[in-house]
Amino acid sequence: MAENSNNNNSNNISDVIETYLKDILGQQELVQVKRSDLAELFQVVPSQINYVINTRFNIQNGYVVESKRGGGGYIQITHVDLLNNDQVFDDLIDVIGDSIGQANGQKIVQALFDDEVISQREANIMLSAISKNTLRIADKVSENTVRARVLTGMINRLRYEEGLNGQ
Amino acid sequence: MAENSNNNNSNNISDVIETYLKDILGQQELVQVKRSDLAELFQVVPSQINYVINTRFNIQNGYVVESKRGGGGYIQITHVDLLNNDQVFDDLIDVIGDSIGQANGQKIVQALFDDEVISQREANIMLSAISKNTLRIADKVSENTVRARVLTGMINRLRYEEGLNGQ
DNA sequence: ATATTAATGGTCAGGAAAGGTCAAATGGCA
DNA sequence: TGCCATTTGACCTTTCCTGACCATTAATAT
Repeated sequence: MAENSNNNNSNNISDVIETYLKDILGQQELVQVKRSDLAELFQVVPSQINYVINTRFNIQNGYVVESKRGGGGYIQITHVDLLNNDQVFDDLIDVIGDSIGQANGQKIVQALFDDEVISQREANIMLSAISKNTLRIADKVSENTVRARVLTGMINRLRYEEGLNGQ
Repeated sequence: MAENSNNNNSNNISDVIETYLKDILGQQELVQVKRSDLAELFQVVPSQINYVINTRFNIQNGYVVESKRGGGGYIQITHVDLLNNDQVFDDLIDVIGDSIGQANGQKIVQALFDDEVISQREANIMLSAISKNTLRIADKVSENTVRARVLTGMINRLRYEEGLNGQ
């Protein structure tokens, strides 16, 4: 019942594949794989590779994915450094848009922390601000709307660091 | 109210489950369980596990709970150490209550900054989170209610330091 | 050159496997 | 008795995995 299986929790293949790719990305800026090879390596159907990529390597997580079909096709994952990269900063805010759920909001904060754009304390403050629990509002639509504004506001605030001001 | 760490007058299953989990947490930082397993172990319906967690493992008691659904899902409880169990936090949260306007919210953040409890960056993040502009909600009553929860949530988060976590 | 075929990767919907929510029923105690 | 904590179960949401079918690019035949 109570297994304390250290850092790498979870028994599903998707997490294993995610870890495999991130291990590589921990040593190289970029990883390029053949979808069918990866699928065979982990004994899953090819489309599961897409699932892993879509759920764990999107821009919210700080990754950019490119690919090519046909003979000699590949999937390439690049880790983008959010620190000192205002463009990706804008992209994040773009992703947030007018509405965002808690899960996706957390991914963004996590990515900011991973790239050392924000400290752990700052990350925790931001996470608590957008958490489902604190933000719980009558209808879900407006909850996600408020969350988007709060998150966008905080991220924007990171860009300008002069004096205290409450806007 | 009464922080009874181990009131073992337990005629109810919830107390037994609580004790079981806290025993484990007395030896490990973290416990990860499968809800259905735990439910079967104690012969209760799965949702009772949620009841136990909601009533006994909340952040006020120093526990952080995270979970994942779907295949390989789990519930994970982490015990976090109190850093600043200062009366000041309780007092501030008391002042905030169920509702607070922007001006008063700013004063509280300002006070935390003045007392060097939080950095300028942290202060700015918090200010933007509770600002009237980002938080603008239809009726003012619920705006102040949400502001109170957001501010309270962030302040509570300052008490702990371990790991990133949403919730 | 152009058309055809082979080799890749992409999409999407559905089913299964968790955990979450909520309100009604039950039980204990001041 | 009346309130509050506990227990239960029906129903909901999220996450994972699979397979059928689609789209694009490279290689090859005409």
